[in-house]
Amino acid sequence: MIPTVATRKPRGAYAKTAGRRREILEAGMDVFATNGFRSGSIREIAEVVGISQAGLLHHFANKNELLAGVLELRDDRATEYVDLSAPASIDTIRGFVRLIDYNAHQVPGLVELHCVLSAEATSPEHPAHEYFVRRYAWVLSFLTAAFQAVQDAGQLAAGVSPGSAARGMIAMSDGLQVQWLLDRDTVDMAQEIRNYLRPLLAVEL
Amino acid sequence: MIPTVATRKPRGAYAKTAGRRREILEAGMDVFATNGFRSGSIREIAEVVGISQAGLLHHFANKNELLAGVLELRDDRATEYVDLSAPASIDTIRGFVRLIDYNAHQVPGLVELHCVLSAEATSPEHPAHEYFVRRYAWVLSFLTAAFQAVQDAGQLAAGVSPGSAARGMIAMSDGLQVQWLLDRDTVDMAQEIRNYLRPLLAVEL
DNA sequence: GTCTATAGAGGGATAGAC
DNA sequence: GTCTATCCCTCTATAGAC
Repeated sequence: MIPTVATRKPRGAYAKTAGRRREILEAGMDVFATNGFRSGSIREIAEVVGISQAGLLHHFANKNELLAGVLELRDDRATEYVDLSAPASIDTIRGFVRLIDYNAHQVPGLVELHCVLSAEATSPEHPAHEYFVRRYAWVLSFLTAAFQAVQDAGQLAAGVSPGSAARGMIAMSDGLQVQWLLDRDTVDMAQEIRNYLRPLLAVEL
Repeated sequence: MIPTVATRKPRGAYAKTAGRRREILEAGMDVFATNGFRSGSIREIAEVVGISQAGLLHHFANKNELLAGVLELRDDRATEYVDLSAPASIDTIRGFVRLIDYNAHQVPGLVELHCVLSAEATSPEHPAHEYFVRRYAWVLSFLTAAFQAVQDAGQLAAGVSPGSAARGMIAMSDGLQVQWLLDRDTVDMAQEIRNYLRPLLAVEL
């Protein structure tokens, strides 16, 4: 979701390599989602892909670089689904709710990955710490702008601050992920988010 | 917070051992809070306590048992602060908010521990998985009863379901922990929780 | 109760053959 | 691009001395 300065290699000349890289990143997402970054091993990722551990390290210099690749891929995925260039409005918030629903039903591994990595990356020494600090700041400002627009349109409930509504919506999303991962049949993340938003908005979602 | 069936050893006869166990559990809380259970090592915990790793394993048969002890200690801590026998009411919710504030300012390590462990324990194979499933179910029913009492007293906003309010409050608490751990100076967890509750309640907190 | 020593598994990274 | 082999590290757990 954060615009990153990706140093992409030319696609045409290294088609096979690009495909392998992609396979490795997909496997990395799965393994890190289940075991976290620190406990997830590149050996296991290599096994999923079907190559040796040394073979994997031909594509990524080390484990940290692989993590960076996984986070970048994750951002690409989210960006495909959300229109970042559209003006901030109630539709931004609607899009966010749709994204949550989409993630839960179509790419649950992404939810797992975010939940586990964001938690372990709260430690300042974690290689993804800075990434998550920047990412949360960015999403917060993105959503705050949306709630600000809603307020400007006279559709935000009295006494609600756009910044607090944005922070609350992010917290609600993250927190619901834990409960959903613990009990996927009972928890409906998108519905709970709508329940959160209803008292804050003067319009229906 | 969950009432557990603790098998305590008699205190008088093994005073020194009980003290050591306690030291180990405190150190374990810190190390698991920073590195998680899977990456946190009993070696490091032993180092913090100032004994050898084999010395530590005299007090806990293995790493899983140490984790169980840490979780039990954590529950004891929380239970000291919340009155579980009081009838469910708006005061239950007030107590919960106070607990959040207390944790953030007095025992930040506990917040870290919960955040990291609950995330990695979403994996069904994690040794604390069942613990967290039970714990969340318990807290949910506890808080739902409180919101139900609030509704019975005519103090819950129209259209709000007690169960959804309870689940939302838990999610909000968990999610705010991530943001707070990433940026402790900017985020005020208790205040944001109050912001969440304000539109749901007909009374002031 | 605590130690040293060690077994045995698994981790990341590198060297060098093909 | 991928492999095998290897180095060196860290980890949990156990055995046995004190």
